Amino acid sequence: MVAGAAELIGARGVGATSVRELAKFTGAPLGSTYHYFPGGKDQLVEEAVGWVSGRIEKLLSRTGDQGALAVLDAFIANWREFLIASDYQASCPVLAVATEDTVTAGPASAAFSRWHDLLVEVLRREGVAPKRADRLAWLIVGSIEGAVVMSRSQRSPEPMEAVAAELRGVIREAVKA
Amino acid sequence: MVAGAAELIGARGVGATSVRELAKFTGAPLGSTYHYFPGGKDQLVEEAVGWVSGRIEKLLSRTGDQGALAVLDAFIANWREFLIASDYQASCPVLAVATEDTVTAGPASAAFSRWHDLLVEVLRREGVAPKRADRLAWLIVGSIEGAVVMSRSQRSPEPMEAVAAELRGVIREAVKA
DNA sequence: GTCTATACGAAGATAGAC
DNA sequence: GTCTATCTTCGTATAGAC
Repeated sequence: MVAGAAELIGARGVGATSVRELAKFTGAPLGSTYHYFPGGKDQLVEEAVGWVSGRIEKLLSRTGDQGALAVLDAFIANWREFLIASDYQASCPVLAVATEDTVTAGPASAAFSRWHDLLVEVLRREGVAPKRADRLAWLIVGSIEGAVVMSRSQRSPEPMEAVAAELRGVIREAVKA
Repeated sequence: MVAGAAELIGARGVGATSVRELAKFTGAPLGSTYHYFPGGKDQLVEEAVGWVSGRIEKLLSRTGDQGALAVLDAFIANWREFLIASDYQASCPVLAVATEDTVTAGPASAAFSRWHDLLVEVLRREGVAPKRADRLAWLIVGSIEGAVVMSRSQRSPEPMEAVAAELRGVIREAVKA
């Protein structure tokens, strides 16, 4: 159900995702939703953000040993698949929450921060200077999130792949320097 | 009123911005809104996107002669001011529409595309190779949009400035190459 | 042309039958 | 514990008095 919430929120945004629809979407009755999620919609949104964030963090620690380029490739491949499989309906639920909501913005903010910090670690392990790693990590997180929206909006993998190509260049240069 | 719509949509998203609130926000009665915007909320959203897009395009053509770095600086300065002045409530309405809505996604998609094309022109005038200019333009548009969300989310100009610093490096390198 | 009052549906949430 | 029926509030949109 949390996964369903993440999917719907990513695709249509928080405001456009009603608890009713979500219940129908996941096959659960409306009442049960409030039994399992007494906090209502806010709790559901929060758990969806946490769930996605956890998955991203797993991906980061799984590929982190192989360096920042491997992380980037894993992200891009993942998003490419998601976007195409959903016919360009999917998007990042964390970004959606961060853009829309103000109540549950805390967890979204924390998620971005965690992703950034994990990326900084990866970059520093590859010898990138601390200050540079900090800046580069924000570029990577920010531009991938932005690129997902661009690609979804253009209904084409091209923007995302363009961003990936440029990021690869920057990462290679930063690691070498 | 269109400006107010853009502001509210940027801050709270499309779904969370009701026509009622917007009328109150701009001081207009609810009925008048439907007199001037017979298309209702959809028309309002669409015009807000068009209005913002026009402003961005103006900024692009005004600073474009001075090169991509000047464009970047203008954007960052603009967003910095907006974010701080709004106590990190502001965000890009076009991104909000592109993330949330499906009906009015067309104009948002067109806006991104136009910004990209204008940036490609600027880059090519500075001698950047066509293919590279295309990719780099997507990186710039995507990462600035992403960076605005990151900075808003972190309630700090830092992510945006980090992205700007990295972009400056990439642009300088691309122009030189 | 401007605005108030209202229609109608859908939202979040809950009470209470099973 | 599960689910249906319902309460209240707020959404978009409009009708019709000025």
